[in-house]
Amino acid sequence: MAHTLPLDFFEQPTLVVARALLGQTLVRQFENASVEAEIVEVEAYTADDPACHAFGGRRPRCEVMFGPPGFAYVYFIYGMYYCLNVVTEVDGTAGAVLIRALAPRQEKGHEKLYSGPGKLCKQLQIDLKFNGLPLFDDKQQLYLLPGRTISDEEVAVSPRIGISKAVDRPWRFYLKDDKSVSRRK
DNA sequence: TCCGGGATTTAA
DNA sequence: TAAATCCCGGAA
Repeated sequence: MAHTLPLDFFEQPTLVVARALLGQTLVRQFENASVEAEIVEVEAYTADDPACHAFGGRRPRCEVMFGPPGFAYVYFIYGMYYCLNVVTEVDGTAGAVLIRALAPRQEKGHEKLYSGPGKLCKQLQIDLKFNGLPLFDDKQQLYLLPGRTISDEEVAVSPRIGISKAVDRPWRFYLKDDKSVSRRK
């Protein structure tokens, strides 16, 4: 796990990690191939956030969010999609960043397949098997590597997508004009 | 045990 | 605007 993102990176306030995840590289190792993609759209969810699964305390589904940072929180939604999150904050405090879109480094022209939290999990075959697994270990089939630095000028901020509570919090961060970013609104 | 909603996506 | 589709959590 030498060159993955360090543990310190994840053990910060969720909003800090969310912004810092833009430009980083997500790697998915398959049996005979691997996919590397740049994170281009994220959303922050915190313990005191009514829109967060962990808002109401520990429950089986969101238990991973309360654990140590740097692990994957994967949940199943709408009967057919999975969503990938990166756990943040110190052990014992809930928090996570939803990965909403990726820019594939290899497959040019296939950006649409990574545009949206449900679609990117489908494309990368990410399901509940990954829930609770570390993202700072390059021996795993899913992990994070340092990518490129993103300047504030490249970043756009907006309210989060698809939620019904705390709808006004500007906790969505994405790269302006990136092909993979899920539009809407 | 039952029921409604959900951090989505697609098509009409 | 609505359907697909099912786990989770709160209510009963």
